[in-house]
Amino acid sequence: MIFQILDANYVYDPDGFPIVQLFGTTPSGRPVTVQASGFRPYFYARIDERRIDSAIDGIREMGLSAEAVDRFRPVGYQRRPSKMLKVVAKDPKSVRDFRESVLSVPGVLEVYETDVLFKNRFLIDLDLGGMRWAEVEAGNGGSDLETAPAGSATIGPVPYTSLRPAGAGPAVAGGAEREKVPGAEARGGAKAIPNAPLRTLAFDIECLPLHGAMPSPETSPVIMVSLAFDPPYKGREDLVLVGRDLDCPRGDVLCCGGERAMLARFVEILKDYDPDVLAGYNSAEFDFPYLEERARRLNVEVRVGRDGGPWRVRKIVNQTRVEITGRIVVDLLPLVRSSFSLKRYTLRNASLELLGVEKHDVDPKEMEALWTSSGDDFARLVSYSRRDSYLALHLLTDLQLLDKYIALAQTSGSLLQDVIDGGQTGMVENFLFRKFQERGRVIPPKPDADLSSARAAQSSELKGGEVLEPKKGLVEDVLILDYRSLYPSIMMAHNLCYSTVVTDERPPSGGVVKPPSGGEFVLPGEAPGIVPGVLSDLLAQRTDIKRRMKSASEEERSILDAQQYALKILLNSFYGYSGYARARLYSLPLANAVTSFGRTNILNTKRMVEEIGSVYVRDGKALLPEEMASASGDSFPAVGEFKRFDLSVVYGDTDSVFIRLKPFGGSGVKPTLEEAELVGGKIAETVTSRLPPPMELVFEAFARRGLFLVKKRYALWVFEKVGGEWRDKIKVRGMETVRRDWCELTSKTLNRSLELVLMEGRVEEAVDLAKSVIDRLQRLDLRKDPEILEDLVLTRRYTKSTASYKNKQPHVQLAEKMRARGGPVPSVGDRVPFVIVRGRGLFVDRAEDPSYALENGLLIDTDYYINKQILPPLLRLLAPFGVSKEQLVCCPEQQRLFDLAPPGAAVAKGRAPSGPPAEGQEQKQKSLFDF
DNA sequence: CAACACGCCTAA
DNA sequence: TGAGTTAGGCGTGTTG
Repeated sequence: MIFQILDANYVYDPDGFPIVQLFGTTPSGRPVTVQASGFRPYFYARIDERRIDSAIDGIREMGLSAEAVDRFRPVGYQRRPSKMLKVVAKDPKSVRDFRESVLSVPGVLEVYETDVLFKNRFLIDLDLGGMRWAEVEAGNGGSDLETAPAGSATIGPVPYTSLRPAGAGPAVAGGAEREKVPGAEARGGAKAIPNAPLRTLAFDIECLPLHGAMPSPETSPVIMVSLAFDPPYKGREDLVLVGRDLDCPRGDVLCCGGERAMLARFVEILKDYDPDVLAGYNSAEFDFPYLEERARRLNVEVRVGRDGGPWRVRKIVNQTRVEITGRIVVDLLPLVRSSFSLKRYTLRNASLELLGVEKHDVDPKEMEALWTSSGDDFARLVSYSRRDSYLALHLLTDLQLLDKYIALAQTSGSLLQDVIDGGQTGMVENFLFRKFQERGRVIPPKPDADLSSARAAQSSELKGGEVLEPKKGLVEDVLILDYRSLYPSIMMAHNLCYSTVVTDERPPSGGVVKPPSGGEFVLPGEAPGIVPGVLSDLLAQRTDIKRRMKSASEEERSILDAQQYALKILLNSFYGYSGYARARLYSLPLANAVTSFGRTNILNTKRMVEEIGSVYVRDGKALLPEEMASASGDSFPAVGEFKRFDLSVVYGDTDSVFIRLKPFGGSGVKPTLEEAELVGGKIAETVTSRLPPPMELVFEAFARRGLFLVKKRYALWVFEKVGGEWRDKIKVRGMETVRRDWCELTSKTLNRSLELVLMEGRVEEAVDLAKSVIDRLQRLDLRKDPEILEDLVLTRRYTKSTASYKNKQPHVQLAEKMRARGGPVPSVGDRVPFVIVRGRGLFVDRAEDPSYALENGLLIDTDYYINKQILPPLLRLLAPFGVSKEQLVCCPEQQRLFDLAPPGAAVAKGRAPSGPPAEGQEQKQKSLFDF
């Protein structure tokens, strides 16, 4: 029988030995639990070779078994393995304690792999992994499972040796000996098995706020639970559970009489529907903790796990984690946060931006009245509640948010829940555990707090990428080239790895690579690195998947796309991991070697391009100067038979170069798109041929015009070939249009101006646009023009508790104001929207809640918006064309005076003259004389 | 007024 | 946020 692994844990047999439970799904989507016995927890101890016997005796006296093995230490090139003991325990929970006692045994030098969760140890050692397929030889009940009556089935306990990997997803990692034949077919011809269908339940709760305040689980009941199902549950796509008695006219509204009965019903439906995935929006921070507390108070059992256990809500520092054995718990809020750059992450805004669906809303103050009402009013409350679980479900399914996490789980071997909740570290480590094991290398435990902070202090010595100074201003005809997976390809090209870095042993031949950062790495002939090998596997798989995507159906393509994305993420994670202070495998020499090669490479690339100097295009072919010369012999072709473009690098960042093509001579003709592509391809090919494989420079796009402001800030009118056709668009990097701490009015105005300047070359129209926007602001009257408020909203992330801020920040000041008013307060991690209102004092003190400002008739500080939001970005764009501030702010005399006055001047007029003017004002006053 | 620290967000 | 990395611009407010 085969099944796809969803989750894992362990229980104990009557003798106190662990039994691993794998929770999975059969190909048809039926849940199954497989129990495996006989697998034991273990770890490694490196020992002084002269004291092996006494050390073994000492360890055996603790009731552990110990066996001498040869293993390589984690970091550093070693010619021979070290003597180690594999120490086997009975109870996984005892390993932590035995680690200390074993360390105190004379002769024991160091311990390894002492903190590997037992479920992970099991999966790693059996070459199984999250969302991968496994096969179990099940004597009874296994083969006829698919035809057995409904409900889940349990198999076993079977000996753990009767479990093995089944099939091979294209992204499932292969072993070391398959490097010769890259791609999916390489895995012993194993066929990829499509993912089993997942049953998904999304839910949302409504609580009764007291007089419009935030509900608290100590006092406010849960009044509704809405549920959305995919696939439908008993023919229904959604249900709303109601915690009061009412004649419920509709079948999809279940009136439960009271809160307790409603919660019990929720638990019943959960068990009955038996979802693989349980989702909500902000459910980890709100719904689950709330339900947990209400259930505790009302004495409702929440045993919804596939092992019969309860859900577990664990508060971690600033975060809550929810676990249900055998199921995947998904809080969509952090997923949406990490996948999309939005100004706000409320369910309302996320649904609008990502699904294009409006959310129904009920004013918290109205809730109580609606709750006790009936008829249409009550129906409104029900439909509001229903909508929220619907939106959560559709964010998950329509955006296929889970697909890439599934692919990441399959590729890395981590359980899906760990991929969703954790970061790159867990995946990289899970992956490395497997690869190091194949090569007989052990992995250290996680560094303790002291070691981590020592490393963190040290890691300021890690230098990053090189950014070239841009040639500022407008440039025409720019080629964009970049290196494909630069850091991974550097690691492969130079055999950079934990296992190749020279620490204390040197290779017999003495052959080493010396990176610009110093240090030495042995050549692949001596010892091919583990990480370079892994990267090479992953790269080959990605190339293969991208090839297969071209001929795949729509449905297949989205799965393949998730897989190639997962491979890309993983490929790029190894470098970051090596420089991460809390990594098990931290190596500053390794991380520094990678970036130092990167820096010299981009500088080299610039030099190479400029040494090439120019490229010719003749008869539909691009030629280097020497090719042109040799092709034409003594008689250089006549002008008109070829085009020549002179090359200069105008910008570059880490792995990219921007090359200007200057048509040769006064009568030089601009390149066509096709010619630009030819030239770009020629340069890429030429540079690549001079670099060690698999380093590869590729032609990415061509820009007819570009505007480079400063490092990391530029805009281009790019042309890209999509399926044989040229598509053009404006590509903006780093400028205010892509920054969320600027208002929409700025983004819109700047965006349109960029289009006018870059696509149409119409600077005057951009000037007119800016003038009209400024004029509109000067005449601003919120009562007549309330829609503009939305465009004036700035947002900033409230990153830490107020007390930890050393300086005042507008959004933090606002959060405090809101707290004092007793309304809803932004919490740490939220993006806080605000507008700047007119008044006395510092900018940071004049941030206001947009709706509060509107309701209370506060005046917008138009001077701030003109002088700080519109003018600076627009002038940065237009100044290179000789546009000055005065040209943008030209208006009736009266308003001009007003404009040039400092922010708050209107108030200053009415202020007591005795007060000393603020510093900023004094400066502005002085600058008035300049005009 | 220049130099600086802080905070935020983005590029890669 | 129980954590992939560094480079870099810019606004705000303070300091010398």
